[in-house]
Amino acid sequence: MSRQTEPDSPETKRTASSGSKRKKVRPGRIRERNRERILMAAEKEFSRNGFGATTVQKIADSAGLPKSNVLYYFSNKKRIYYALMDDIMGRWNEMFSKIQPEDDPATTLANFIRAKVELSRTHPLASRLFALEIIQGAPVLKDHLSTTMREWVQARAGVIQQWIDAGRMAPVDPVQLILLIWSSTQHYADFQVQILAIEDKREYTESDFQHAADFLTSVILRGCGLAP
Amino acid sequence: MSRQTEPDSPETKRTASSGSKRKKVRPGRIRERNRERILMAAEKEFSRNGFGATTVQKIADSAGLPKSNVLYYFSNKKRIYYALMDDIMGRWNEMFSKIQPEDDPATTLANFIRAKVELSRTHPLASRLFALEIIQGAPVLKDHLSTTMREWVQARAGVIQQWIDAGRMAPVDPVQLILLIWSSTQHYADFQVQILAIEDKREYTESDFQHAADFLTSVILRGCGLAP
DNA sequence: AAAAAACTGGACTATTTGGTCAGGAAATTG
DNA sequence: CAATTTCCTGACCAAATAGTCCAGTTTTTT
Repeated sequence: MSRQTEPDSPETKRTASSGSKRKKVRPGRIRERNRERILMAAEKEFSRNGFGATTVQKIADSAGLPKSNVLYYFSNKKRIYYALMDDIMGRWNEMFSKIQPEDDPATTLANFIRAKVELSRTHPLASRLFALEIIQGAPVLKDHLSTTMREWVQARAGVIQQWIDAGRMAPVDPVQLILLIWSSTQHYADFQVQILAIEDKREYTESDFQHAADFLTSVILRGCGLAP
Repeated sequence: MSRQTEPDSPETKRTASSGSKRKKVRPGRIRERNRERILMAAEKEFSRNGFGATTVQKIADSAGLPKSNVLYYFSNKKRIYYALMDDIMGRWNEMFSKIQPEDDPATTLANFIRAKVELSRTHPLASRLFALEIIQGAPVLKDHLSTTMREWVQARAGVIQQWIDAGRMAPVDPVQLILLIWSSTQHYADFQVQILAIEDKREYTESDFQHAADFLTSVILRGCGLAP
């Protein structure tokens, strides 16, 4: 019966910050700290092994807490996963500012590319976890994709289209352009091992990201007719 | 003890085509057909759930064979996984032809992009399975990445560098360029759900791939100074 | 047609796993 | 301080899983 291998939809999750039912909950620094520990540990384990292959015990070990304690904070494995997805989507949502038709195309796109590369650098685990979720059919995020994220992309695509109509950049499919930036930047986090192996390195350096961002900016901007 | 969640290295795998020890093995159509069935089923299951969360039983069901039969062909779950990886890498290896300094940069890159998009279209499961493996740290393929694939990329990068030196295209980092093409094309298979959700579609059509390939070719070629 | 080899499938097992629970420790409150 | 609420945990369990075993069946070879 409880044979699900992928989490199903998040019904009654509670992000703790919005502790609804409880009476007087003053967060309590220990509580908050443990919750954070668990989530960090879970991000690590889930992103390394995927949801199905990650055991609660491993998360607990990695967080330095007994398993029962983990299950005290999050009533079951899925809830941990949902909480993580929530965090990730929230972070991304607030990361990229709105764009306006008046903005300069080149600057705006360049900023976007840099911000996204930066995100791959600072949050590689989250990036990989997101990728795993999507590749496996987005059992949890499917809804989010077709609402929030869809609107996010369409809004930006609209502005890009206006730039094109005004002759301020080459006529390229705006949605495709966003996807291109998305994929090429995400790649640095997700396929890290492959890139390191190909470049014969042990780990990324600061300048690798700089270099990557420069490369992407230059090629994509030129590709959009935004540079000589 | 047998607590591995990720497969470890393939020691004594046998690709069946090179049945080494057996005496007189005339493949036998049933044997070959079943093996193929199992691998197809496994590709489906592994790419949907990852290695750890996929059960041998599910593979068996999906292949329409009893579990014991699956384990007769492949002595354990890891062997199935290795065999799949082997197939995938083999297919990719032979897919892309060598390139020569005399070749035309624009045509060659365009062909490469098209071939890679086509691969995403015809073998989405394999693409996702590969992605899962890499994202999770390439426990099985790590070695392959730093040998075969590394050489593959470096060889191509060398030719691209020659094109640049000869002033036949803009001076962009050749390795980064290959990575860009790799990631942006692979993306169509791996993040299918995300793309479909954003574009509000149920499934890809033939022309979506055509469109994607056109877009990528135009932007990347222009980005390399290979188009007006 | 007999012998050998290849294959099939049900029954079984040792281990692992997610999750429960009852009771104890700490903190908070009156 | 005592009462009450909140927080924590070891022991436990039912379900699931990878892999074994072997008796029987089918196919191939002699």
